[in-house]
Amino acid sequence: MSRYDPATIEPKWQKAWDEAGAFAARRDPAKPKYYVLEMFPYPSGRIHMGHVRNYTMGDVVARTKIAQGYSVLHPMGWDAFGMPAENAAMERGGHPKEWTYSNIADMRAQMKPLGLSIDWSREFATCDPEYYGQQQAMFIDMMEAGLVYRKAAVVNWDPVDMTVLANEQVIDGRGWRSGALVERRELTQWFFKISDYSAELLSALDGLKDWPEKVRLMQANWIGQSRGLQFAFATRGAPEGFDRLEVYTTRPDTLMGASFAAISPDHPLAKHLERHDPAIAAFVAECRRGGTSAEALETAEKLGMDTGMRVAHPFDTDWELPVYIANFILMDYGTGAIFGCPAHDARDFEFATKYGLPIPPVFVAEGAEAAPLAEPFVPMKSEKVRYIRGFAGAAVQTGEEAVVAAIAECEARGIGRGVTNYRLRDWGISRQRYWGCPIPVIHCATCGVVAEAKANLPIKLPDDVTFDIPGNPLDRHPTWRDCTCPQCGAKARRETDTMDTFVDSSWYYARFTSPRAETPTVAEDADYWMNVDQYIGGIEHAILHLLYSRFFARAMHKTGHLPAKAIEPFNALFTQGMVTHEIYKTTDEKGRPVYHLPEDIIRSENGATLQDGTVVEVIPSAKMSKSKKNVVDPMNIIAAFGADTARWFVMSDSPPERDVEWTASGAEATFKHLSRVWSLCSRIGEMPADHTGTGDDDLRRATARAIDEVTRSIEGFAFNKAIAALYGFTNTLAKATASTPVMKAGIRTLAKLMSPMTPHIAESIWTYQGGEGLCTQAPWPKADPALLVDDTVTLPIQINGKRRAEISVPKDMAAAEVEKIALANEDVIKFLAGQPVKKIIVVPGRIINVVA
RNA sequence: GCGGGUGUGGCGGAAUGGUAGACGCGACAGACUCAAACUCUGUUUCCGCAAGGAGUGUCGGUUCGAGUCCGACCACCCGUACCA
Repeated sequence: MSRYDPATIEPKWQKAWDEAGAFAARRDPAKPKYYVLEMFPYPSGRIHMGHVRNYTMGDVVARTKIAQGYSVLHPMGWDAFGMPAENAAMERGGHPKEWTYSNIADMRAQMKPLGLSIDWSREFATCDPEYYGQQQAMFIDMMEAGLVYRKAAVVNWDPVDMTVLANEQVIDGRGWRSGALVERRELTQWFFKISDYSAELLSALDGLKDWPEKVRLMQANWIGQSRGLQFAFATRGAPEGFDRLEVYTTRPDTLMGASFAAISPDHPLAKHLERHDPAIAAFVAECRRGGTSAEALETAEKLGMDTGMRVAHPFDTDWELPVYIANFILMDYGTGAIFGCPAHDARDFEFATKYGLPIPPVFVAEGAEAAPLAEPFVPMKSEKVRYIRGFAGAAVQTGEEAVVAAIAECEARGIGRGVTNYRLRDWGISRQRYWGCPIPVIHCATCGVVAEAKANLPIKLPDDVTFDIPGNPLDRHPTWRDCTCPQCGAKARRETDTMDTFVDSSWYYARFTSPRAETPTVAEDADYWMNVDQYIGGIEHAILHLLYSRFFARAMHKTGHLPAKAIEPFNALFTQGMVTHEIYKTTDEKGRPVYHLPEDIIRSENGATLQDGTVVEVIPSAKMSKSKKNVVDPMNIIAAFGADTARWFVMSDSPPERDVEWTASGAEATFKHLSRVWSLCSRIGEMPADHTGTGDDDLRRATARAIDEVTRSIEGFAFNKAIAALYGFTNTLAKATASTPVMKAGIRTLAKLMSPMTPHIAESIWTYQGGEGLCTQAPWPKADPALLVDDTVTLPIQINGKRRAEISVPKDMAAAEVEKIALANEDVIKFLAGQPVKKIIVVPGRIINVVA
């Protein structure tokens, strides 16, 4: 066996797997199925170490499951629609389609050398008409099922680029690309009724046992369930049609502390007043200026304007409260109107103080006396307080109890009703963009908004578009918009909005089960392969992508595209950490930071310097980014050390859910280790077949222990521990002097156990050691349970909790016998120094503790 | 502010309530070499010549026994934010 040369063996084995069809997913009723999926990539054109880590994790799972006899589905595709392709077209010319498909080709070419166990025959991109056409078909089904609607919504509008911007594209109130002042504009947009499922998406989280607790919590917070009271104030001096003002509160127990009512600037009442009162119009316009982003809202001062209207307190019609329009009231939560209780709400307190409104306390801390408040008193709802202006339940009770009592009391008095509200809003999917899935809808002068006929799908994006002028190319295309109404046959116009790219990624997992079908899914395939048994991806998708996918699976079930069991499409979720790297920084003469590439740095005991000796500041463990120059290109690593080294290293150093720091020394060490395994294989291969040695049983035991540890670690997603166990076993094997058959069995087992992480070298070793067929297709080894238990055990002896000695005894020796031996031990006698033994604890097979 | 998480050698990290520091990196010593690199062998938590002592962010508690369980605090990280 020659030198370890990954450049030779890796392509060879990849070809062999290909020819054997080793990773083609087949429906096999005789086998249990296993569907492992990593979040598919955006085709940026280059893979990075994060991809390597993500896909290696999935690959380890897939390869292990293949070996364990499962029929495995492990597909790959491309999340190919979206802004970067259009940006590239605007900046460099060309067409988004060409840019995207050429990036896909580049990235596929970079991924294949990793030797992943992917069924490439199922590959697709979301920008393939065959894919988005099926998405359009489902959109039409969802329209019919009442899950899609249109409404006017406020958006960030860039008047120069003539496009809608996401919140994160608005920087300091200006468009990120154009720099133009962003306007809040109302556009009619398409929405999915995800809010129909708020309660279910929340309660079903409890069933997702194999999801990280953190993700479930983030989703629960995002859905944001609250229980409160909705009731109507009677208004005084209000315009016609506004004789009632509906408000929502989660603290109805503070109703006696109300000092004002406030409505959102977008409330229908505010819009009405705006039309008749220039001062109010000016104020409302002021509120609408500025971005809708979180930062903009956070720093904004609380502003209000008295409308002059009054509302009557529901308990006392003589008690009137002023009605303000206030900039901090959100229209799309609750009713867009509130009552303010400044004593017990920080926002209301700030507002009341500013506008000189009364601040009557409703409750005080248990044992405290009522006193004027210098700051709002907002205890935890679970805390007991004494009500001084309560109206329901006991005087001393928790906020929670008081809220329940107050809702019951109000309902009994006929004032409002208990209501469960959700923070989750409907999913706005309209994008005024070219490079997305066209919304398959037609605007007809007679019939209104109608769905396109399914026979006309896919509605393909036109190729003859340019990006040299702002706005949506679909809007200004000379003919694309022209069509006929599917209902009346009259001339009509196409919808020019395209779908949010989150729609594309909300069902790709289902499409992988029958990627070439003429319908979105095929029942037998979906039934066999769904659900995804293990989903792997970044924590950044904890909320939106995963929530949308959960909703979409339900919508697909409702419209007959997925079985009921698939409404929660991901049985288990794993969120992996990032790959990080040190940053090397110096500063120029003006004090600006200058970053340096890792290959330009010389490390020594005293730190890091450049070639010319300039001292470099080392910033540890930062996310890889081009601007910080701390990116390690997987292609360079593969060229230098091979894919197996890259794969092994990203799995070895940290638990997979945590960030892993890429280090050059670690990568080199991995390569050295694999080379050592290679030469160990050579050495064992050259042993004479009849060589007898010593320690056969010990090596058999070590082999069994390695199987056990590696298997359990992989199944528990503790890949770093699996690798630690493999290091340990390699060292044992290298030092062993057992007879040839046991050594050979050892190295073959090592190859099989390494194969999920380092499949190429594993194949070479397997073949060289006479393994049957491909290592990849060989069954996973099983540890003989008898070999996992030792006949004798070493027991540490503690005296008063401190370890003082150890003894070796037969595994199943009686406790009384062990006690005797322990007390006779000379170290024990020495440390006891004659003290009487009060108690002795023997934990069989574990430890002995002598209490003196 | 609110919610969640994490704190273990020089570093990444192991430890069903039972020998703290597995495994890897780095460092040190030795072998090989004219020499260096590679490779191999060994050492490596800290203090101490040793015997021994201390030790898992801090302080307290439960326990025969705590990195692990409980309480308080400190630090850092992540998410989220006018949601009435």
